[in-house]
Amino acid sequence: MARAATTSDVFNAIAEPQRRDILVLLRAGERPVTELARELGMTQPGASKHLRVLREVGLVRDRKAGKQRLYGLDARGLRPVHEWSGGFEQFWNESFDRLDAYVQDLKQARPEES
Amino acid sequence: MARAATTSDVFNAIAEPQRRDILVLLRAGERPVTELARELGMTQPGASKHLRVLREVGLVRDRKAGKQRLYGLDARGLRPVHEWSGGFEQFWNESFDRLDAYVQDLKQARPEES
DNA sequence: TTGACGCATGCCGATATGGGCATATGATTG
DNA sequence: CAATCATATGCCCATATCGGCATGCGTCAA
Repeated sequence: MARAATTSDVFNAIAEPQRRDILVLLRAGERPVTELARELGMTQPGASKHLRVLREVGLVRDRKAGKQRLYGLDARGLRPVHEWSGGFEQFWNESFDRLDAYVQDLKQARPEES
Repeated sequence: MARAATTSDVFNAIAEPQRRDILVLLRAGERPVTELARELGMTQPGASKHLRVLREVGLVRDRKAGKQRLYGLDARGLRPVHEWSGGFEQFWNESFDRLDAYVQDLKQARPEES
């Protein structure tokens, strides 16, 4: 083995900053590839490749519109991400205190305690 | 160029399934490396490497405890992930017959198809 | 000090990524 | 049909990843 799958996993698809940018941009509405590439400062083949990944994991949909191909957002796949990260919500509010507690314990370092 | 940075980005850190598993496991409390490896069915060096990535992006903290090294969760870094994905919440709740929220906004027309 | 234990690191191999570039494929128009 | 525009693909390169393995380093016990 070498590397885990990438193209079949939403978490991996959004690990790439440019792909996240694409998704954000698509919130404003459908766009043809060329326009996306232009607005994000990437080449057309580059945009197409990222869009392919996003399409394969179901985060975008495309439809033909004459000569063009319009890409649109399908954010449903992001829901698992939101829910997974939400599962840690209680922790990022407590993290400070808990870690502080650890540190306290450490600094005081009482073998008999804890 | 070849590949974007990975070790400096939380999105990339959690793109790896095993690392997500580690984080989930750590919600139950601190653990030494060996135990994590055992519970997740990975080798000790494998666990250490994943933990290193998680540590570098700040998702876990470690503290020495005698011969052992206990890893603990620091979920604060997951908050941006939650917020970013939350920015799409309205999209996965809306009807997806209409690809274009932009159009919806401009002319409050009802979609043609369902 | 020596030995045992716990963990981190280094090295290798296989792989797949992202970017650049050229070109193939598709669709529209004349 | 030919020419043209829009997009997708193929290919190559440089690189970073993950996994396995062996070993280094630090800590504790005897």
